[in-house]
Amino acid sequence: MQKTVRIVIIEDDEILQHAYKQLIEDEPGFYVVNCYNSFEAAEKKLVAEDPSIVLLDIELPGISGVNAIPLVKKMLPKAHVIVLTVYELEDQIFSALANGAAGYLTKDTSSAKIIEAIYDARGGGGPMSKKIASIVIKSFQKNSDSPLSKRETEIMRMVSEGKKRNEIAEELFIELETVKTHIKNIYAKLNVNSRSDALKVLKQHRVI
Amino acid sequence: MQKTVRIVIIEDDEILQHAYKQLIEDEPGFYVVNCYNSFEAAEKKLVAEDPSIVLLDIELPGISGVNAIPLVKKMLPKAHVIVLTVYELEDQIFSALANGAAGYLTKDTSSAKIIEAIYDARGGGGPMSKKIASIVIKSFQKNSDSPLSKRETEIMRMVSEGKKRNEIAEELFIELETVKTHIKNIYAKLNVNSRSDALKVLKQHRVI
DNA sequence: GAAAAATACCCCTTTAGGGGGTATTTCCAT
DNA sequence: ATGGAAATACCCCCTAAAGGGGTATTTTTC
Repeated sequence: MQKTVRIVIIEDDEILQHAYKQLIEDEPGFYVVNCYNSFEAAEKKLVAEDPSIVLLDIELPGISGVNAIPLVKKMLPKAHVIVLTVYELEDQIFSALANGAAGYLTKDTSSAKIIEAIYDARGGGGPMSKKIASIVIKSFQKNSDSPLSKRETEIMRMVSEGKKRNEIAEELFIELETVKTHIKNIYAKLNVNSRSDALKVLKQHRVI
Repeated sequence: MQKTVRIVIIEDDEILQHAYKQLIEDEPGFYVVNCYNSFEAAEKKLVAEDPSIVLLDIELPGISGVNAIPLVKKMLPKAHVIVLTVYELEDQIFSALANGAAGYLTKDTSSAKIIEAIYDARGGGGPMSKKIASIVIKSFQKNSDSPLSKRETEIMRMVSEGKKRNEIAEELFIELETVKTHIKNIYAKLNVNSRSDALKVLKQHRVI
C-alpha cells in the first residue's frame, strides 16, 4: 500500500510556488494539497489539509518562516517541515533547525534534489544542501589555535556547563586553589575578569 | 590544469582498505599515495606523502581515529579528513567534527557516494551520510515540551552563557528580584537547587 | 473569569568569585 | 640537558552572588 504524500507549499514568490508545485506533481505518489503566500493564509486550513510535508520559505511576509516552524509543528506534529531559502545565514539555519525543521535547502537546489529531500525527510533523514552541510559542520569545529592550554580549555568547558569552582576541582581531582589559579591565568590571557566575559570571548572564537 | 588528488587511507580492516583503494583509483585524477593499518604507522610518513585527503577509520588499534584527527590536521593543515565508521554514535560524531573532520561517512556508503564525498570535501563542502545528517540535525532540535515558560527558558539560556542574575536583569530590563523569583520557580519545577544541576537537566532534555 | 506567567519586594545565611601574591613539580621541545 | 610552559597548590583579602523563606500585583492567555 503506497500512500500518497500530501504536501503543502508556503512560499510568497508565486513563480517559485508554481515551479515547486509542478515538479512535485510530476513525481508519482506526491500530491500538492495547497499553496499559500504566507503562514497566516495557511494557518486556518493546515490541520484539515493534513500534509505530511510542508515546504516552507523563510522569507515570508508577516510571520517569518523560522517562527512559523514551531507553529506548524504544533498543528501537525507528525509533519516534516523542509525549509527553503535564498540566504545561507548561520543563525537562521540554526534557529530553523532548533525550531524543528527536518531539512534545509537553498533555492538553487535542483528539482531532483528537492524530490530526494522529500523522500529523505519522510524516511527520518535530514536533507541538507551541500552548502548548508558545510556550514553546519563548520559550526561544530573548534578553533585549534587557542591561547588556552588543554587543562584551561577543559576547565572553561566545565565553567560553560555552569559548574562552580569546587565542583570542577572535585571532578578533576585537583584542589580548589588550583582551579582558582587556572581561572586567574585564563582571565589574564583573555583579558577579561568574569566568567560571562570569558565565555563570550571563547564562544566567539569557537574555542568551546 | 587538473591536479592529481593525493589520498591516504588509514583503515585497519585490510579488506576494506583494499576495496577503498580500488574504487578510488578507478576514478580518474585520484591517486592513493599509501594505506596504513593505524595512525602510528602513518605518522612518520604523512608529511612527506602530503595527501590532500585522508580517509580515516574511527575504530583503529592504538590511537583512535577521533584523537588522530587533530594530529593529522597539525601535520597537514590543508588536508581534508573524511571519517569512516561503522558506528553512528552521537558523541563520536560530534567529537570527530569538533576535532576538524571535514566529513563523516558510514561504511555502508556506496562507492559513488565515497567518490562524491571526496569531491565535496575538496570543494569545501561537508559530506555526510544521510543517517549522520539526520543525527546532526536532531542534535540542533530543541525539545518543545519543556516545563519551563518562555521567559524561564530565556533566563536559563542566559545562565548557560555564564551570566549572573544582575546581568540577566539588566539585559531583560527587569528587576534583579524578578530574576531571582524566576530562578526559584525554575529550580522548583526542575527539582534542583543549583545552576549546574539545572543546566544538566535542561541539556539532557535538550531544552537549551 | 480563572489559571498561568511575569513582575516585584521583603527577610535571611552561606558560598562563590575575583584579585593580590608565591612556589613546586612535571612535562615537552630545542 | 635544560629552559620554558603547564599544572599543581597554598596564603591573604573583600565583595558580590547564590540560594531559600515568604507575599503580592499585574498582565496574558485560554
